[in-house]
Amino acid sequence: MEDTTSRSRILDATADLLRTRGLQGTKLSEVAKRAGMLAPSLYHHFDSKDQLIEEVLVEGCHRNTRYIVTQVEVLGSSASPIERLEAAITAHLTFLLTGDQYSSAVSRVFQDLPDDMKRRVLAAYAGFDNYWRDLILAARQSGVARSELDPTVARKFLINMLDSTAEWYRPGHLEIPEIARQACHLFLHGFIQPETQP
Amino acid sequence: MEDTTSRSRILDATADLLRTRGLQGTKLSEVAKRAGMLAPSLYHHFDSKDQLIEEVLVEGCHRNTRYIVTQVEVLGSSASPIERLEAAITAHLTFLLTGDQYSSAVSRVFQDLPDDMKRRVLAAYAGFDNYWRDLILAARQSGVARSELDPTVARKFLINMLDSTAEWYRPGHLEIPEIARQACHLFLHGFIQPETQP
DNA sequence: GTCTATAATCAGATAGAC
DNA sequence: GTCTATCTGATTATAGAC
Repeated sequence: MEDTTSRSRILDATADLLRTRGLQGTKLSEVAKRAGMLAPSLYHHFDSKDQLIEEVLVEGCHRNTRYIVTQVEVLGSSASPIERLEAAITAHLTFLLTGDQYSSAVSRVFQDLPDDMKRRVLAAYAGFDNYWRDLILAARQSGVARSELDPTVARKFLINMLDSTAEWYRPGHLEIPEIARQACHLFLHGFIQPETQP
Repeated sequence: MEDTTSRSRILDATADLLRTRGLQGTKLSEVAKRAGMLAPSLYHHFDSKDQLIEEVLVEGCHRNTRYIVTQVEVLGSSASPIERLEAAITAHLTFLLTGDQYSSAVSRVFQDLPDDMKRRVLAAYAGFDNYWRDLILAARQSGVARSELDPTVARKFLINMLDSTAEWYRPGHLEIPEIARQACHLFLHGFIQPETQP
């Protein structure tokens, strides 16, 4: 039943270390240890630490986008823009906090990346960012949003608010569905015009 | 007119480097260069890199708290809890984005600190956190807040939302008073009960 | 109080055996 | 594909002259 390759074990270990210890806290010796080998063996699978990390982060962007899109699109064409935003908020929080080490690695280390790598990871991140942009613009164009709010600023506020939960969420305290409910509550009431609230 | 001591120049340089390059990106050689000396001279003023950084971060917590408290308390006793929250949001954003390198260093590097140092900086941060807690509880107890919102979660969402601006704000684009207006708008409408809105 | 010189440490990376 | 042994470079920190 063990079909994990060395390569995938290395990637998994790197994602988890990036998520919990940050960029500089991720040592190749520890990555190797968790993958069941010694540090020089990593170089059979990857050219450098940077290349390994970049692969983890690009994969994290893709997984995160894929999960959110799936959870929103499963609502079908009858869902309102607000219902779609709600689903996206819940999906992002759930995936970030329990689903996947790769996606949480991205929000943890992104701003510490060297410039050229940051640029390439940002290209993978764009799919995620643009999907949120479209969700918010759709809500706005349906007329339910407060007109004074800049949709770009609202998106940045929302995503960073959600990402920050990774810093303070601890299992056993406030549970994820409740955090998601609070986030929807705070953001959507701030975003939606009072007259159009249900 | 130059009354800057070596010590204060070292602290200033460290704060700016922490803010812009993060914890590991802050090299003592660069700190020294900006302070007009070479790296070994730093050890005449500080015992270690960690001790230097800790002093910057503790100072950052204090400055930030002091600025916000001042800007809120200047409103006087006639101000409503919501007006006080509004002033705090604007003050925090302004200080973070233009006022002070020390306070922005804190939000940039806090989560990368070694555990024991994190604990000590957190003690200095508590004054800041508790002041926000009190502002939010006062608003809640005055009856204007939505009762479904957990005040602790709301505080974490708000502070992280505001802190995140340091990652994407660039002078010359959207200006700080406008960002502050958007933040007040989004958070306060999400936080306040519709019936009590002005 | 700052310098030159140097130590000590550590992590990423390479060479080459098996 | 993984190992042992080693190299390289960077960075914190120390010793001691001035």
